[in-house]
Amino acid sequence: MPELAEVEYYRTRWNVGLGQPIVGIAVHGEKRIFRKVDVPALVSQMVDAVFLESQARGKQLLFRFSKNLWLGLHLGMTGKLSAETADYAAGKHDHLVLRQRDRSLLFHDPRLFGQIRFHQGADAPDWWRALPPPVDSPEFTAERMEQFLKRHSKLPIKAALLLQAGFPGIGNWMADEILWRAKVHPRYPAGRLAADAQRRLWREVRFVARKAITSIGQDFSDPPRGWLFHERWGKGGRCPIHGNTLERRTIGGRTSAWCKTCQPEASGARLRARKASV
DNA sequence: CATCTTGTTACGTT
DNA sequence: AAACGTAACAAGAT
Repeated sequence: MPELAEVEYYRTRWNVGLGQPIVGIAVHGEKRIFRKVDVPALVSQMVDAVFLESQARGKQLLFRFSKNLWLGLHLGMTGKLSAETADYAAGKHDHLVLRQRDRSLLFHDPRLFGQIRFHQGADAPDWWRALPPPVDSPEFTAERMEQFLKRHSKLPIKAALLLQAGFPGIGNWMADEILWRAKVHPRYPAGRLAADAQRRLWREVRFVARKAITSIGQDFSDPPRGWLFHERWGKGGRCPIHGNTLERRTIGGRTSAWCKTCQPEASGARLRARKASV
């Protein structure tokens, strides 16, 4: 599931354990989600570490512990975090279990596209500090977005929105939502957007991200009625404005859904200069 | 049984 | 060198 709002929601699932030490740990350390981790070091060091803080940035999560320990998590497609009972029996897909006196903090991921990182140091790890500015931050300016799109000018705008270096936290459904609201066709070349289309895109990136965080991110409730979100899952979804069946095609390697009327092929184009009258 | 999936990355090509 | 498209990863749902 996780795009930035779902990631934010899962981040808070572990909050109940803040301020408490880890008393034990269980891992499926041979799985690919541990490929960047020194597993024995993680297992031995984490014991007695106190869980101090959590942060989310786009789809990335960082958990800080005492003893200068940090745990980075990426949820992939199917990762989830939860807090379970202290004696919870870890199942096949529960790859990381942090035991505290009163609960177990769980990382569950059946499809194994997720990733765990382990870092020791006074400061947050380099990969974390190198992350691009969040789309809802003041640093995510229209100019910055324009520069990014220019660097990927031939890429379909849908594919560009999925690049985490430019739009951290945006995933497939959010990208479709943004394009539908901005009235831009998903296949339009990223670097050819007219100024007004680009302005709408920038605004909708921020709007969709913020709204998703206040609905899904808080309590996993659905985004407001009238969003494309509610129509894009099954076949036969309809445009909330026009009621016509949504178009569906693979763009940028993922299924895209859009409204032919809201987002015609030429949407995004610079308005043709009026021909001088004869 | 075949096909689909809300993510990323390695790899080959342009 | 950088940008781009595609296959691959793995497992569950339809």
